[in-house]
Amino acid sequence: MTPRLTIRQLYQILSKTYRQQGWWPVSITGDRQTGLLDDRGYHAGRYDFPYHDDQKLEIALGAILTQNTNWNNASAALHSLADHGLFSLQRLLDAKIEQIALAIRSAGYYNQKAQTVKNLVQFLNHCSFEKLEGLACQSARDRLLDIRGIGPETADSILLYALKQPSFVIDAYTKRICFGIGIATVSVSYESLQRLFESSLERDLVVFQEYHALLVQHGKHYYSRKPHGKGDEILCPFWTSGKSS
DNA sequence: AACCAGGACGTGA
DNA sequence: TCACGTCATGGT
Repeated sequence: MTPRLTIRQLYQILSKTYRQQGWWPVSITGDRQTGLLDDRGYHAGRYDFPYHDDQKLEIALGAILTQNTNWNNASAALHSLADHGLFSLQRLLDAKIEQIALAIRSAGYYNQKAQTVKNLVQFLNHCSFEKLEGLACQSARDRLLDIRGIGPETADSILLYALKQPSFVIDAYTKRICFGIGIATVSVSYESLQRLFESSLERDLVVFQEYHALLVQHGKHYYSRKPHGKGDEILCPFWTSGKSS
């Protein structure tokens, strides 16, 4: 049960193994002409890129749409929203749930997610991004968690990537990887694993953003729910499967 | 052709 | 608190 790596060591290895991730992608409202975003909306190191409200909204919508869903399907739903002329706070406020559901069909769980999107925009209508950014990180988090359909991971994703507040995002890959290297149990709670990461790292926005994205990147390769491991031991020097040595 | 994906919520122990 | 069922499309 002795950990093979610390949280800090894992970050060092991941950032050496993979290229800079540049999350969160902003591909609909992204301003590609500036050259700060690539063709899929990922920024190349511009962590301080000042987002407009519609870009923050895109990130928040993406965070909802990708819940338990691969990014391809979520991204298609974002484009579909734009194609249906629903890609703005006001249009989403005016739209019926059924219209939204139809537009985001490709993301799956479209009825639930349409309701969550509605809840989000109604919240944003009386509590703007600007107000939200004026709050302390923990208060803003609580406000987001009050929105039905937005749980801890979605709230933290919005905080970290749209509002640029250092709140560490925990996801299924993060849990599996931490279990794999022996620093957490399989059933570790969201909050406790988050506390572990946040207490092991400097509270740094860039580190938090990159680390989570790197964990997802690494998880996609080696920590799929059904272990399928592409036996590449150079890219993955700290193999998975919690078998004790 | 099953299985999986960048979760959240309601319910009943 | 926790274990489990439900929600659903599209790629492999």
